[in-house]
Amino acid sequence: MKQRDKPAARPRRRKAARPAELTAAALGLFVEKGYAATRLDEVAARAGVSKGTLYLYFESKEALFKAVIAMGIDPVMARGEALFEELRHDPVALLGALLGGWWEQIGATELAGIPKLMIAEAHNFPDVARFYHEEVISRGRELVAGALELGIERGQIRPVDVASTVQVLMAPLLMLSVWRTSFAVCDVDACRPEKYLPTYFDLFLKGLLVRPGGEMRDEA
Amino acid sequence: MKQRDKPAARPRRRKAARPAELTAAALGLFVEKGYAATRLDEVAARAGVSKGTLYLYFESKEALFKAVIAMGIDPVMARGEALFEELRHDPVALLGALLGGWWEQIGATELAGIPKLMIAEAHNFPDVARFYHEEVISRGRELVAGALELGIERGQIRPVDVASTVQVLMAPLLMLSVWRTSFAVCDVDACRPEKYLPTYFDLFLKGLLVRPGGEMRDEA
DNA sequence: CTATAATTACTGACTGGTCAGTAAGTATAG
DNA sequence: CTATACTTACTGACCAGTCAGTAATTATAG
Repeated sequence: MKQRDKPAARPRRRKAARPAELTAAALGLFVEKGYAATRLDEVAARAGVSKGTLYLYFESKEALFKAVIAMGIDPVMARGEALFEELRHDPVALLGALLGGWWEQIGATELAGIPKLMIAEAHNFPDVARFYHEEVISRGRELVAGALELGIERGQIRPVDVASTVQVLMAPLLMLSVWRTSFAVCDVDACRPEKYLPTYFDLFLKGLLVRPGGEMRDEA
Repeated sequence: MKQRDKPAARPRRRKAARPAELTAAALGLFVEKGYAATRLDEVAARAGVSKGTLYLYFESKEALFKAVIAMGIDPVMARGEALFEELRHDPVALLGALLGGWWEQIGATELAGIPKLMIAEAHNFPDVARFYHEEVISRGRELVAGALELGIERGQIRPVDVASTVQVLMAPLLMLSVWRTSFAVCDVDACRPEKYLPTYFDLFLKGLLVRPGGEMRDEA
């Protein structure tokens, strides 16, 4: 990467690609070490530039943080809304596709760090938290809630309290993605999506009890 | 040298109580702002002392962090293990008591911040993360796994993959406690345990589907 | 019951290293 | 030559950790 002495023609100027390279590097470090503990020198080094360059594209560390959060939003929502229209005729499949799609598009990718980062920094960046809540969390919940409501209407899904069910449903997915970016090192077993995800779908669709029907403490 | 029998009338000097006051103050600030962004001056101020005093009780910021994590461990585990023996005759009730008890003893208290803190800092303090994983996470999982296995043996619980089921089961509780310490400000609705918890128990015991039995996509 | 010496609990100004942000300089392209 | 993309070297604020000093309490001697 470093060829300063050689007079070889080398197009090292990448104005168009830099912002994405820098936000990607920053996301990785913010998620690993936290915002405050991340040095801008490190971010720049990981993106293959010097710190000064970073300031050509972002006017402050906080602006970089905001760009990191913003970068993982649009692709996701568009996909979710498309899925909704495509599968509204089959609410249970739609629910599975929304949740499974969330995992494939976010949970399993680099973007999985964004929820953890946002959770950790919500208190330090209340305006970003509000933005993220409105643009991502609320919109995502609406999609899942829509699927549940369709399923209830058609008698395929039990009549549950939709708002709280959406949150309970999303929690295991969020938790898995958060877990993989934190305890992964000392908890390898727990980060096996191929085991966790089938259990997750099976569990919330069919429940734990052999003969459901009564209340929680209805067993002898 | 030591003459402490006489109870001093004026507790302006509080040697015995200081460590707990300091770790409590530190927990609050670490959870709110993150470890790196928390100033020891602030911690001291919140505990009503000066920074110098803090160093009389903890030899470094890192030592304070470790003390904060350690302070929320013992009371919890003892209670869980007692519950296990007390209710092993009724596995479903035991499961509910373990999960509900976790919420009452941790999720609903100040200690709820510890999981968030540990998740955020696991990468910066790998040794603390390993300790926490062994002493808290693994032991907690064993309790819940034990309840599941008892229930399966007695035919009250479907034969599920126990290891991954434990993780899926714990996720919504963990997520709720994490959420309350981060997005609480801009997401008041979501932090209503009195709505969330019944939904949670109902969902995982009985499932979503009206007529469970087939695979996830068995609906028309 | 004093007077005073010794000890304990705590304070806050200070230091040295760290890091966000800046500005002057270099290399390359057209 | 001029503009652009980038680097290097610097600055000043900030903060973990220190330490000389203070105030409150206790011990001891007269």
